[in-house]
Amino acid sequence: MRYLVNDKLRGSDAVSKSGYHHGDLRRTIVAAAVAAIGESGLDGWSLRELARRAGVSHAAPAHHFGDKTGVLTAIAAEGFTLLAEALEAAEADFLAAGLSYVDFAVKHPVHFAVMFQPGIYRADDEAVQQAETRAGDVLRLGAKAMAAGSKAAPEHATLAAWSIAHGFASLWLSGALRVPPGTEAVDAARPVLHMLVE
Amino acid sequence: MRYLVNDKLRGSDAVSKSGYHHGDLRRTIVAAAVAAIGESGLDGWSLRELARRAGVSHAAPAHHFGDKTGVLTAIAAEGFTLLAEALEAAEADFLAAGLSYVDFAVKHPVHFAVMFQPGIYRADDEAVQQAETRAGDVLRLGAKAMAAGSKAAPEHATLAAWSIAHGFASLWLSGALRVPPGTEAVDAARPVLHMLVE
DNA sequence: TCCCAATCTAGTCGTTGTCAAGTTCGGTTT
DNA sequence: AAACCGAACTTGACAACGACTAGATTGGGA
Repeated sequence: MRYLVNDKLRGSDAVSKSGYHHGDLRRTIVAAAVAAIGESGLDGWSLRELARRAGVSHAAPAHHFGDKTGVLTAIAAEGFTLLAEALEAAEADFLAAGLSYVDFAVKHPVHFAVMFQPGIYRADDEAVQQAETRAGDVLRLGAKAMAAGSKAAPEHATLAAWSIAHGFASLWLSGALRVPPGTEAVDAARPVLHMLVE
Repeated sequence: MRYLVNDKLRGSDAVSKSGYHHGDLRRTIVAAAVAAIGESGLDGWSLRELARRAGVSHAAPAHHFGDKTGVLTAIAAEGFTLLAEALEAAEADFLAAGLSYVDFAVKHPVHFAVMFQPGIYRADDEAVQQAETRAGDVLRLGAKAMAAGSKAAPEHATLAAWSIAHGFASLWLSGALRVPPGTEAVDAARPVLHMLVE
């Protein structure tokens, strides 16, 4: 297996020979897209810019992703997988799961923003659907634990739990909350989530 | 010169008779932008398309808004004003305010999406700031009513109320919720919000 | 009546997404 | 070992876009 980082080999004659195939373009592009979106917002990036960063031609990304939407679809799929993993680690405890949800959103704000932005990616994509239902299953499982201690309907409890965690995370990321500087999102979320479970 | 005027504006408002001066371009552009975003998503529109719809030259919108961000800023300001009005009608009742919040998001999904998307508009715009604090004040007032009946800290109650309403609205709009078809958002939200106040 | 500032047009530049067609390479078959 | 196949990537082209500039037009106030 040949790993070729273009910038490092620049200047050698081997570039023209081995530089044709990047080797790991797909992952490189996704990572670059996440970074670019993090810096400049959801539409502050271009396929050509990603290509430039990766040191490939301007049309190379389209080969792997079809179009711009394809890159966002890949990010969404990655996001739902990461979320599922985070929630699975918290097991069937609402407070822990809720904090994990917030923690995921804060640590992967770009993924989070893409995932819940309807229409900007292909929600019917196979990889997305798979990761999405996986995350959804863990979510429902976690909220069921909370509903057990309550006399409310489980589906209402699930929705309430999901809503409050999702809402807090969204508001936090949007910058709408005015909290003391230096506050960690998870610490700020704890008492808020606690209001739901009593 | 072309003489093209929107039918909507033709009847009621006073519109200039000349083809050169549109007469109400600013409002027309904002409305067209909201419609276009509703159809094709947050970046599925262009200034030139809005200009074409309004029957003016491709650079006319830039005169009123400076750039594309200016249009989004106007939408955000309008959104916060609409939200403030909706919340003010609900007065100091948490459940009613929460339902109004959800109702606003469902009825004005484009405004809602823009408002809480950090970075895509000028959050430091004067009109935005003004409308934003106005909406925020009503919100804090409504949540204070809920906190009165509880023994929790008022700021936690405010955050929890805001989070659960905002989270439900966001999830609903993102299409992530799987509810029976034909369900109204407000009806689905009622039992969920009820879980916070007991 | 005249004049000026707001409004809108016209033209241009650099950039973008996407498409079609060509090139190169690793791996597999023959 | 030689031919070759398909995937990975390049090259070139095109229409559309945002942004900018300079100029044309208009209506309201002096």
